[in-house]
Amino acid sequence: MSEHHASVTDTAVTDAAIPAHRYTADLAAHIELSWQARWAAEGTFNAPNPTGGLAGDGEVPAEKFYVLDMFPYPSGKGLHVGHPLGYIATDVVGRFKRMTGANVLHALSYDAFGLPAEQYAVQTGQHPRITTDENIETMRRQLLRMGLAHDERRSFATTDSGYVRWTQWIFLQIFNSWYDHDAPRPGGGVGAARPIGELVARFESGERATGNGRAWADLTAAEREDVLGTHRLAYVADVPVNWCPGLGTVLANEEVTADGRSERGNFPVFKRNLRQWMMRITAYGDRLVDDLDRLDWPEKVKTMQRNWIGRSEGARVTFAVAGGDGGASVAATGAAPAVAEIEVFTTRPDTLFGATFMVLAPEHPLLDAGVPAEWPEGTHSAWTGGHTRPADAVAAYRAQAAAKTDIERQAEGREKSGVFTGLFAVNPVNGNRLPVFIADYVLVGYGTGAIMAVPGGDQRDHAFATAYQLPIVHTVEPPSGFDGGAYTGDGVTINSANDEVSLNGLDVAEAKRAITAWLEDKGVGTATVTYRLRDWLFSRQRYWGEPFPVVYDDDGRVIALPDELLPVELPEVPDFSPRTYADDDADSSPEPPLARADEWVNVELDLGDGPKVYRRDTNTMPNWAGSCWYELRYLDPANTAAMVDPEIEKYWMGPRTGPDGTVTTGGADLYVGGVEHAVLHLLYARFWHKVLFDLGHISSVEPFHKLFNQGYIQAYAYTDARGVHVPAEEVVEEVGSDGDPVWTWNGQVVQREYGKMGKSLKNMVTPDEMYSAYGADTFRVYEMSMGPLDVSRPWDTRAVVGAQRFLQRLWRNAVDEDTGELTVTDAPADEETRRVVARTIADVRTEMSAMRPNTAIAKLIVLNNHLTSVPRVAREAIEPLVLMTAPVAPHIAEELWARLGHDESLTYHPFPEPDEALLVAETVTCVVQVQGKVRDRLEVPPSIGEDELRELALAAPAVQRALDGRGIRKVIVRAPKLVNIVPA
RNA sequence: GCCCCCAUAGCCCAAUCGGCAGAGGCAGCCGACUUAAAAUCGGCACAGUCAGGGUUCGAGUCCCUGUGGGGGCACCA
Repeated sequence: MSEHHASVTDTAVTDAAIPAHRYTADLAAHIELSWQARWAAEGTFNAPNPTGGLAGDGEVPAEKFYVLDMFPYPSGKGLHVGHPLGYIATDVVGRFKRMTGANVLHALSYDAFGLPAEQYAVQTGQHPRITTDENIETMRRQLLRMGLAHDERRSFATTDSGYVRWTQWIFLQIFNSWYDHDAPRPGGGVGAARPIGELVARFESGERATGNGRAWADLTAAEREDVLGTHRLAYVADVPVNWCPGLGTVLANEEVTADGRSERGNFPVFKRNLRQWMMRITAYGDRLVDDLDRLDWPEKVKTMQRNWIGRSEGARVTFAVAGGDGGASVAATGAAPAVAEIEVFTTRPDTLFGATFMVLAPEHPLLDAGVPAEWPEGTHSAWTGGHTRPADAVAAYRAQAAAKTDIERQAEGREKSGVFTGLFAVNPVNGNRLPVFIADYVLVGYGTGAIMAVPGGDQRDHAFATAYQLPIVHTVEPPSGFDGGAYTGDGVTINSANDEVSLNGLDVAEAKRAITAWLEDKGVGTATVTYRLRDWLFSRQRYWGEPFPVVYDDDGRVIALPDELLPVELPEVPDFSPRTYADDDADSSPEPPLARADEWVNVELDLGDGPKVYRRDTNTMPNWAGSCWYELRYLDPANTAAMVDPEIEKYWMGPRTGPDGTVTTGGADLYVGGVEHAVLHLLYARFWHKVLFDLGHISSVEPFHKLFNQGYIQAYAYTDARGVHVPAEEVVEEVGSDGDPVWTWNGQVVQREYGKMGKSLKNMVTPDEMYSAYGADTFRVYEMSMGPLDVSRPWDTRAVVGAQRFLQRLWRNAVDEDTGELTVTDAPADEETRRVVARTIADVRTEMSAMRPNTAIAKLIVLNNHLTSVPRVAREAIEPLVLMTAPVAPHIAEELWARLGHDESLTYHPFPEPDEALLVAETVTCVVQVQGKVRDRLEVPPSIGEDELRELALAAPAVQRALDGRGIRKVIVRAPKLVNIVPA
């Protein structure tokens, strides 16, 4: 029907008709490239440090602003227009801050270890370093073209050996530390990481017991290291880990989805006991929660971190185990249970009187000691699982639970299963004998792996009690109309008293306090805190990561390498892949690629005992390692003597005292990135930062003071009748006969869907396409004007022209399109223009300060449009406009600024200040309402008094008409803008 | 299942302490320029704020209930 490809000749004609000096994509490109060259040549965005190699000529400005983007991974897939959104936003903020006088630190580096490059290497045999370097180069070029004001001297990659060296150094700092819960902390508080030597000294002196019953002096070196390993903040341990055969590596808990699969690749994950590196992040659980209160972060992210750490306060309570019933002998082996007590953790000690049974996790060690030989008299048939002896029932249930993966345990939903162990525990508050069950709804890794079950107050316990016909006692009075089941809400405590203590009549909080005090007094319980957070699994069976800077001695003892042997570089290997297995091969074991580099693994060193052959660690650090401290390296990227000079860290990130006397945590002033890093990266980086703080290397308590999550740019995609994606840019939108939009591609109707932008959906738009069609400034203005930074929204290439028109109009307000001559006059602007300028300056300052570039741009457009209507644009009007446009569209602003006769870059020119006198309007429109409805408007002076305004309003004819003779009950006056008259 | 966020014009989005629903952009329509079209320029129109209830002199804004969309957590004792 219509011709789609008739535009080639049209374009030629169009080109010929365009004035020679119009702000087109070609002119924009010319301007942009020349300014980028000049910025680079002059080092315009180099931010001086207070000292060291990057120091400037004089004193550093007192006001500083450290703006930070989340570390990009240099993907080989190429950027689409969604990727730079955050980078443009930080650039705009940074440029604005420079113009308000701050020393702005802004740079970009690359998180370059990781799987994509390694997987590419596995497929092609090309070394991941080559792939990585190429990708970085491509990405750097694409981003530079956007005109980002980065200090290029501060750019690095985590794979640089100069960076790896300090990553390994920090690892050793953590390895060589322990958490002393009694150590005073700089800046207040108790509990800090301390050098492991202080702990060794306490063991040596006998001040502290080794924990294994033997004196320090009697231990071998390997035994000593075993003891220290239980205290080190980085340690090797046999731990149940998430083994992913499909990836050939273990994963951190955080990298496993709720349904037990790998977050990346979606392979099944199995629990296995393996010897791995761990980070004792749990030692920092409290501080990681508490310090959130001092951070300027989105509440949502704080909540996610709080949930992840999962601090719950409650009590540990000890229950005595009563053994079998009626003289039944204990255990098939005849041995008495090694553990004659069960310790539980509960957040609801107030419900102790409602405990009617106990549940142990299937893996609970008490069961290893044996169970009664026979079922006690009166054992309910449903409790036995059909077995004739408790030992059989327990063994069968344990085997069944062990065979299940996490997926399967959860796939069975809420169906509670378990068996009786034949054991009874004694409730310390009332002496009741409670049958002890094992059930897989109790997890071995949380709390003590054992619970007291209160079916009256816990839904899970209630479900179990119902299934196994166990008694249910309510200890909190449920509200009237309660439909049975477990009542978990607040209320008055009932059924809870013994000879010494009564909780009856107390509310839940009071009851908790009362019973905890009683338990502590009797020595059967203590108030305690537990965390959902586990220690962080820190080794991966991968090639492309930082090697561990340690070696192992013959006796298996781990030895930290001395500083001068850092960095430990990766060896060349013939094959980059770990051994992978069938997805579901749970019995397989990790075999990292480094294990095959024999010459590297077995290394002769003199570590003080003469030359000896040691064995290197064949694991590598996880991808998170490099991103745990990069914010510190930007400050002092070339330092070879320290990871960062303390004086430099103090200047850029140190705590500041606010006007109200509160001291901040310090950290980067603004950190922008996606919310997907809310838990993992942000928690790990905070942990490392705090360790470094404790050890005195840095002055800031937190790495990121203000966090901002930008939204995502998404896009429409279209599928044809077969469900195949068609090129989105070729889809035509029309309004159908029913008024709803209809989308067609090559004449056939297609369906629209909304989501990510990407090659596979055929809806990808790249920055390069935007540069060539519109120029970088237009692209930047469009991205910033689409909406608030924290909201996700659809990309619409057709709408980009609006941003281009704004810049074209700005250009035309200063430059003649035909001659290229400056058209600006030095004569004063008219009164109205001066008022619009002043108003715009005030508004733009407000919007920019609040990180709302979208509304700031709207104000700039208003001023710009106003200037198109005046006969001759005045310098005093266009100059502020150009300066204010500079943060979002820096190239065109620089060009116009230069054409206006300025030699210096406007980068450090002060942002315009409004003339306060012009901000006061001569008259204000006062709205006169009758019963909330607008009936009239009055032009009044802004200074008008309430009484005068009331009289004026009441006298207004429209008001009299609306009142229609009714009396007046009340008049609300909000001078000078509003009067509301309430009739009787 | 529990918790959090969002919903304003055909579309993207503004609206300060509760005070005239509209700043800006896209698309649309009319006009100017043009042989014509595109581009450009000038102008115009368009919703009563997801639904229902409440508080108030006055609600997009505060409260409650529901609908739709997005996100987090999910046997965590």
